[in-house]
Amino acid sequence: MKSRLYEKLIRDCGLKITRARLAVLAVLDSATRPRSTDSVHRAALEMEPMDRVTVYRTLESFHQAGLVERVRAGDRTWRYHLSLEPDRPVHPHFFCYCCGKLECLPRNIVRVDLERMKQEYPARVEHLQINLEGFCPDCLAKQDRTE
Amino acid sequence: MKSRLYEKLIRDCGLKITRARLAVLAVLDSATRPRSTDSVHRAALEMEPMDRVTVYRTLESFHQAGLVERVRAGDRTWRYHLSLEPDRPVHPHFFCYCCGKLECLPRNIVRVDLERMKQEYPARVEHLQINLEGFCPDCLAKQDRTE
DNA sequence: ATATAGATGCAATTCTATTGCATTTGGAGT
DNA sequence: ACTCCAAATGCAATAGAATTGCATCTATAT
Repeated sequence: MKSRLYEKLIRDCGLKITRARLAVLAVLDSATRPRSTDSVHRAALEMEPMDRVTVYRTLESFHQAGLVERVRAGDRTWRYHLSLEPDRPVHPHFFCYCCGKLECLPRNIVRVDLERMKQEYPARVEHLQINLEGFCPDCLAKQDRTE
Repeated sequence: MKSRLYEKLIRDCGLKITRARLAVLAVLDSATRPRSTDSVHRAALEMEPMDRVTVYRTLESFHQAGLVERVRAGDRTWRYHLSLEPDRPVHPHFFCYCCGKLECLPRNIVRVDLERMKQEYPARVEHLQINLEGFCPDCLAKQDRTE
């Protein structure tokens, strides 16, 4: 049971420790990829009854505090995942048109030249959203089989 | 008047030539950055009365046909711009949190290693969405002045 | 000139996300 | 352990973008 760790993470955000937040955090921690609000809600309900809006607000608070990363993928929804692991700060994602899945990609696939950026367009860059989109290996395989 | 060119472009998409489509295309052609559906609609109305839905469908058709690129930026809207110029196929964009503007960035700021991608995650990549987000030079300057 | 597949307008609907407000609760201070 | 209040929650309503259904109109192939 990692609830001690979760409590610490929530406290460090300056937020109160509630059962809803613990549940949401547990869901995010067990996820292998960014999850939509809806998907987090459904999973969290297994542990704790809570409103959809609470999930929205919880994820937003976590995001504000820097605890979770918020990703905009191919569809119209936000997805969230824990940004705990210091070894993968920003990394690209792959969105599958076929199954709607969003996968994390290794960091080294994309290189952003912030030095050149500063010269060409001197903005203050706060976030990177790098998405490759198309058909994931699983869906390609299924397609082959049915054709 | 470029309407001959526009007619050809529309015809090459396999679509019928209508006044609404010509107007939308003219708007896109005059734009220096990706524009939201709403913004395209407002501008196109100066030339030709048309429904909001027609703009949605027109842009969607153009996108399907590969005539325009569809970009998902920091907010919840789609933006479109002509992908005519062959010298800038895919390029990154910058979204300003402050003024909501979306700028095109030079291509060479980001390098995607598709070779490595193929090894690490053998998907079929159809599109790239690369957005840097933060505060644009204009808004930074304004902020300095008022502080 | 005519027929018809495709395009349009309008209303209704879907899908996410956000806001307002009354109620409940975590946890700091005693 | 008790009290209190800012913060968190639930529920209903609302916002905003995009999509769909359907009747009507029109570009264009013949």
